[in-house]
Amino acid sequence: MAAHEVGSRGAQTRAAILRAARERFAAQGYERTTIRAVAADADIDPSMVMRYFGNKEKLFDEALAVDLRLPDLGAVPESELPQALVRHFVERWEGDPSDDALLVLLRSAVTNERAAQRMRETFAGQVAPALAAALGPERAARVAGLVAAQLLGLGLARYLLRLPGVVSLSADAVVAGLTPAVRATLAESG
Amino acid sequence: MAAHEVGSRGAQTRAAILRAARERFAAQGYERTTIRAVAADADIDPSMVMRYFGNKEKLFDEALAVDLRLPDLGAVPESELPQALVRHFVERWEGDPSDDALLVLLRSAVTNERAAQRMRETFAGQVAPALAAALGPERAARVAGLVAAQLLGLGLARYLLRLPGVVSLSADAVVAGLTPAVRATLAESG
DNA sequence: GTCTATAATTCGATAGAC
DNA sequence: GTCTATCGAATTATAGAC
Repeated sequence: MAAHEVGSRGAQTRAAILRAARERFAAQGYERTTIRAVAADADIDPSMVMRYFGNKEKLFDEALAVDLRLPDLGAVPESELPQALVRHFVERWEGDPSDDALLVLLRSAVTNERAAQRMRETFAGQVAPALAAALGPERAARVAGLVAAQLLGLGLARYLLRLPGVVSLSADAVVAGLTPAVRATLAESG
Repeated sequence: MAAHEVGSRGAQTRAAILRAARERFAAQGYERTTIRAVAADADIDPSMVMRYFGNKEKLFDEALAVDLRLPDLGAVPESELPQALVRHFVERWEGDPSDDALLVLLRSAVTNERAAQRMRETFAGQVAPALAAALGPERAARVAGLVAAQLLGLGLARYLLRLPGVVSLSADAVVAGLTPAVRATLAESG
């Protein structure tokens, strides 16, 4: 066995730690998540977490990396843009809410300024450009904030707060209910 | 001086503690807020907090009490309902974001299940009935969740995450931008 | 009512054996 | 690479003097 083989136990251990950390951060936020608990979830010793990630903050930083995987919205007709946006986020969250980096980020960003900064960067770097490809930079700049507020508000109410009136809806009903709202916001931008 | 006079130093101290606690909880959430910091803000000894409130959790419970002060929406024409709703929440938050129990509740509810429960109770007990007075119980039940998601999404993006595209808008622009979205959601309920 | 002192935990981080 | 042991710091909460 070579010393640096791909998929070595070290790399697997590191991935297992990161996976456990994402789940803990997503479920409890930064402060309540302890390195000890992450280590227990990953079935390793707490000192291993320190060895692989240095400290709790650096582990947090890696757990916050989010790729929204937005499609090319420039290829979507504007009439279908609202539904495409809402559906993308709903499907993304519906997949595995407990292990989604976006939910980690959302939950953490509310009480942690570092995570809030990452959230701002994520939207500035991924949502705003995707909207600009569909609407042009001027219109996108005017509506990106309010559209983000609506999409994040959905995630907040359905997956974090679990408001009954939102949880009780099917995924399709959520898409159907929120699409007209996003459409109205986009229409405002002329 | 009578033993139980109104506005005694005890009552004032208690109120000062609760005020300081709301600010700390609103700014930092439950976990990062320490009794020591609350006591320092209120210029009293940490043990006084324990004396008046028993423990940190009970202090938290009192800080979470929220009166949304919603007007009687039954008296508002349906055409003006969306703007009245959005404006009420914006003005409420714009007033003094650092000392608003609703922001305390929102920030805390994301990482604290007890606070999340209080948030669900607050919306079930105040927003849902107000909407029912305007739309009737059936329509209100269908849209209350999505309307709440939009209003909370605004508070989240503007006051907690501070997304640039939302922070840069004036209060009037926020009302103008979000009102059509709420209107579209209400229209869906037929 | 207010304060000092401290008990009892919990956690992040380090040192070092193997 | 993995583990044991422990340090040092911070916090909630209590006991009790004044």
